[in-house]
Amino acid sequence: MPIIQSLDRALQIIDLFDESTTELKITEISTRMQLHKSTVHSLLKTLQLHGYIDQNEESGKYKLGMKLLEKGQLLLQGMDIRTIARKHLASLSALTGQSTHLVILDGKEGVYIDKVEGDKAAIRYSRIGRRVPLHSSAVGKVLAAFQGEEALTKLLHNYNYTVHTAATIHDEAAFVRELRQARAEGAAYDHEENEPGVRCGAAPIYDHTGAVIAAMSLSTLTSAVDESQFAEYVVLLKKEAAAISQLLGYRRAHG
Amino acid sequence: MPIIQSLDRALQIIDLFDESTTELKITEISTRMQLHKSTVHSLLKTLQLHGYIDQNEESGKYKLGMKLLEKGQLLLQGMDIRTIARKHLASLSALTGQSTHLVILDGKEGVYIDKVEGDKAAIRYSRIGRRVPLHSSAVGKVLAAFQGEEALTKLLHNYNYTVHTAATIHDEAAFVRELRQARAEGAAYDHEENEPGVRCGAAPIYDHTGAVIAAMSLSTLTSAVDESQFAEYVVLLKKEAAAISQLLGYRRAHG
DNA sequence: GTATTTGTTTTATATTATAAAACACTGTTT
DNA sequence: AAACAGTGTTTTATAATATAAAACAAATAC
Repeated sequence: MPIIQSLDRALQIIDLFDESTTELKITEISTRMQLHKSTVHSLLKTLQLHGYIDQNEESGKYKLGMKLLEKGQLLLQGMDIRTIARKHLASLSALTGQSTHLVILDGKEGVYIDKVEGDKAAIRYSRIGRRVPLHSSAVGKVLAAFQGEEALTKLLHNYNYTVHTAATIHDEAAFVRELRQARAEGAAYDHEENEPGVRCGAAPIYDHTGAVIAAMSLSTLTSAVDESQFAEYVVLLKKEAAAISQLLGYRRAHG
Repeated sequence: MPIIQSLDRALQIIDLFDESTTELKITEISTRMQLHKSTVHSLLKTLQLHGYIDQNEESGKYKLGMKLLEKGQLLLQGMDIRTIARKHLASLSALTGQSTHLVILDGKEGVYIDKVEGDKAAIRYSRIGRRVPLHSSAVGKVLAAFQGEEALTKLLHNYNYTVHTAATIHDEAAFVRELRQARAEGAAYDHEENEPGVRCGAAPIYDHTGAVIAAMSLSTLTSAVDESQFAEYVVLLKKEAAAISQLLGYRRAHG
């Protein structure tokens, strides 16, 4: 596959701007790219022509242009959570070797809408489309925990606490306590509450309005992953979930 | 200024993808660009390498990549409304020849935070930083109209309806009626209510949470712009305001 | 079963990107 | 005040590189 050098370099230059505020001098770009500044200049001017780069009129410094924002928003419109989340599920699975899942709320249950299997994962059955109880799964707890009060009240009304394992939470008081914990921590867990030998962690995914629209989870065999490693995995999980939320337009500040 | 042909072409290719055309065949790209498909192929592969283009594994069709979304969201974080709105104010002024303004709410008044003068505009005094009453300006009406009920009640409590011209609305009943109208239409007007001879239109700007955070306006001399032309200007105004909202992450659907 | 799609790879040519050097300008240091 | 060290920009020769023709593989259509 033939790579176009000039285009490749131009896109590398864009990557140098790692924050929205970063402004770069042409000389700094040329040294960091190991290119002569006249070369960089031509590339920048072409990028600028299309709006991918802007120039600060006074200082002459260069920064990212609005075209990226426009195209990004355009892209966001026609996409669903699954498309956006996919690569993050994949990278979390690659990092941990465990299976990851994407789950949304439907009625009083969760529904698996995507999954990526890890190569170390022993459990291999397709979960996509399958339903999962809220009270006995990490994803379910997350989805329930971040509903509004009214919606949660409705959910809990006549809720059926089916027991799956010895550890399954089977009363409202304990479930509500679990949800409070999930909200506080920004994550929920399932310690062999749904299936014997299986431990999961889940984190919320927020959309641009600040609502939790999905949960992302990581499943492990309790026997295969020890406490400290599981804790590390959860850190990664939360990081990936946050990345997805950010892509969906979520920003922490909400009034 | 030397333009890099390959880069320029690559960016043109990205522009081929818009709301209606999300996926394109390589042959279609080559015909529309009037380039040989091998050339297009090289460009696409380089773009793909950086994540600006994705390929549908099955169909082989190409589409925009997630990198645009990432960069776009990155850009959005560190920016304020003014930066984002600037070019839209400018283009509206260019199209109409009239002056445009960007106004935010501060207490019980509006504050001009940006403006672009039109070349046909006769009124030439800087309004940036200046304050404007809510009841006698188009922007003020918009800002008031799209507040929540509580906030609006607070605003109206002990509000001082200063009279500026013969047309100035000076009682709460009439003002509330005006606000209802503004909400219904998605725009508000000022028919010489603030200054004799000056007529303005204003439209709301929404942020990603669905809240109205600013108003954009267009000012005309009643004597210079007739009814039908003014109506056309308002259409453009609403379009530009909507574009800014979209850049801020606003999408119509809100529950 | 042939023909026409699709996307991809290869290869020769000359167009085009490249980088050196000169330029214009600003601000700083002597 | 004058030389200097910074900017970003323009010009120019060279040769490296993008280009497009043609051949390829593989799927779909007729």
